[in-house]
Amino acid sequence: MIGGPGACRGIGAGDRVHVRGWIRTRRDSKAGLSFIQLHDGSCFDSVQAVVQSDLPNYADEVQRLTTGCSVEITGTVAESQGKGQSLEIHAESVQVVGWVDDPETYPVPAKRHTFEYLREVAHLRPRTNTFSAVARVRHSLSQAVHRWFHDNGYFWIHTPIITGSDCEGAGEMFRVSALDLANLPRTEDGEVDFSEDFFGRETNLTVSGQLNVEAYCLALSKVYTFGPTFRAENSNTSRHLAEFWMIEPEIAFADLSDDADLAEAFLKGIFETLLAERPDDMAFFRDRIDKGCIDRLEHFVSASFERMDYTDAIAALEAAVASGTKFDFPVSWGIDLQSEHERWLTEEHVGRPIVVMNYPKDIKAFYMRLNDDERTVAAMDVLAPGIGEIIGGAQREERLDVLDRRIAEMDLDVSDYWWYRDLRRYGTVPHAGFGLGFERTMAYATGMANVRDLIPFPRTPNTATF
RNA sequence: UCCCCUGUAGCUCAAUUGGUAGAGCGAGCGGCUGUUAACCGCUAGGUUGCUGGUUCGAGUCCAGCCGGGGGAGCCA
Repeated sequence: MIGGPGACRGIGAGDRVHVRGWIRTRRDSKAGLSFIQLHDGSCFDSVQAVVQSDLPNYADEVQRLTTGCSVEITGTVAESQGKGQSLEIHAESVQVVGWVDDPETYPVPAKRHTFEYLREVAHLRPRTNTFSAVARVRHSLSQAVHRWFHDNGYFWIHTPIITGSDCEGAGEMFRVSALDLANLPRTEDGEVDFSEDFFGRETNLTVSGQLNVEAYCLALSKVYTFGPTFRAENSNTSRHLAEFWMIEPEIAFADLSDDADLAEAFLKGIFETLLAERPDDMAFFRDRIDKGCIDRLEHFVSASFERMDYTDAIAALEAAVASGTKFDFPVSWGIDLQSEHERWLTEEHVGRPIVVMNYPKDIKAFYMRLNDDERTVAAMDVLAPGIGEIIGGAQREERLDVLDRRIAEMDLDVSDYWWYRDLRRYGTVPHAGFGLGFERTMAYATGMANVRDLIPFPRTPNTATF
């Protein structure tokens, strides 16, 4: 049975098995037997072992087993007399591998816990059925990401984790330094002298692999990155982490419409795989976390995305205001959409994911391609009910003169972007890509409400215990 | 960073207007002829986050600090 998904397939009554795992519960019958519920994480279900009192260590050890103890059990598979499982193991030996040293204070006994509490015992929460299901879904979805890209001709590019600071556009960054903080080298005008630092310059943890992956896109045509990303923003919400995983594909000879097509095909592909590969875990999320999660995904893979121009989205919002919908923030062309606006569009207005395209240039990044109207850029956001923005993407500005103009307009230093500009000087082509937050995608798939419960060891402001 | 909520047994929560801190689960012990997060009985378990204040009296009211959560902004 041990050995991964499907390992218990083909096992039937009469087979001898050897199982190893952790006790979830023990139930005694003084008729002279105990029932042990054992899980090893290989799938959602645990297995029941029936232990007779004539085992030599029954009184001394078996009856002292509590939730969390690790054991090895050898026995024979048999049809179960009880309800709740078709097969069970009749134990011939139960060997205790590790005791729980104080059952009274074992942090995760077999009972309901709040997710907030379990975050404080993040090293033990994978033993609960919720967090082992999250871990398996995370694995399957990760594998599905790589498989989908591979099957569609994309190459996985490992973009750097440590980046030169001045090539990034977005967000607060975590500094990477080997300098002695108690004895910082200074320049003549008193600034920290980073030329003395390990890399001879300021460096930070990456906030996006996009600029780097564009370079590989303009050589390999279809590429993506999938790795950790870091933002030192003091964001305290259920949708933000200081360390999260991001998927960033980039396609050459492509425009914004191709980009939206890619986002749609990709999301449908990985959700189809998830539904096919993790039915047991998804059934758990449906039954215990979010009734609609499976229906939502099934609908998602069969329906087309709603696509809407920013300008039309604003018109729809203005019409809603005119007919009585109340928003805290006023709506007019040129604003960045607020969370409440995005939520209304995806939850109320269309009731499913929506791609909003062609935003005003003044609220978007310098690298996004300027549209012919000179007022908007070829940017898109994919909004999903319940979590808001899960994808932000754009067609990139491939024209060097326009790119330079945009860099100047935004008061950026053109010399910082010398290699990025080279990509426009040497065989430039239209290209596009997007960033997809992996934990937000998981939140959408499982119905789990907080991204802190979708990554094994979440990093948030003031929290990096594990 | 701002706004709101919150902190009581290992965990989840009660505690009337400010008047003797309680229950369920978990744990220990006992009972129960195959149980399903079993069931029945008994027992143990508390500096009510911390510091100060008001009061005859504070879990309850006030102030500050610390922790947790939700929302906003930023974004993915």
